[in-house]
Amino acid sequence: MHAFDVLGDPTRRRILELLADGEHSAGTITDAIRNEFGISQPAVSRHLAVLRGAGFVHVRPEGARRFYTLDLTPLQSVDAWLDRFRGFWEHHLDALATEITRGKRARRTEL
Amino acid sequence: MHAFDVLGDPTRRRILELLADGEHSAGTITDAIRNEFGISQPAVSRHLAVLRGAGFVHVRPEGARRFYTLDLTPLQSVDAWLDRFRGFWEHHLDALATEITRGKRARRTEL
DNA sequence: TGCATATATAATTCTTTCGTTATATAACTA
DNA sequence: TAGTTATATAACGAAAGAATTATATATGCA
Repeated sequence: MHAFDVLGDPTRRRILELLADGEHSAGTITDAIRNEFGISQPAVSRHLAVLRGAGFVHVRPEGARRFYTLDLTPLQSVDAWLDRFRGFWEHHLDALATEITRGKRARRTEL
Repeated sequence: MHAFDVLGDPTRRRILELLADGEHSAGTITDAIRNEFGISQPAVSRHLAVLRGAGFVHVRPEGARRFYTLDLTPLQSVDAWLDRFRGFWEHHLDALATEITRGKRARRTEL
């Protein structure tokens, strides 16, 4: 499943947001998501499975618990895809940022 | 339809890439996409309708033609959502080095 | 006027995705 | 060992997405 497809689901985006402030157990995530979205434990578990399958998270088992952490790689891929458009809205930045932007664009066109 | 859902489809991502180098008619886009993805004219037209509906593009009619251009707003929303994670891979770098890093990543990342 | 071109919409079908309930698996605990 | 907790998987139904063919709506032109 492509990174953008994974991010298409609001539940999964919310899980990633939760993980942005550090490691959480499946149970903690499940409680939070059940609370906000009103879906079942298996539904949350499937979303976690999708995130695992697409490499968005790592799991660390500890006894019966599974602790989830972010893996930033797919998010960085998404960010990299956006690079080609970012130039269009960075025009209004201050002089230094503009120089940097110009440099970045130049490097990109070296390809 | 949420911006991320729109971007979940590779055909639509490709259309946006095509529009990144400027305005194109529906016909030009259709030819390019048909060529790369082997789908029909109505299929491309529906993708354009989705992009329109989600605000990713603007249309300028000229006679029987429709000329499409990018509207960056939804892409900026996506970029803004990523901001909360970007800190994790830019945290240890100063602004300039970060830009350079992003440029390098863009060059070696295939999406 | 009448046909061709450019593009969009309709109807339909197929596939995928997401949810549900029920159940399996593994690890704690009394 | 038996019961409880933590999490995942199975089976299935409903809804959404994307493709197709056929057709509609303009516009352009001989």
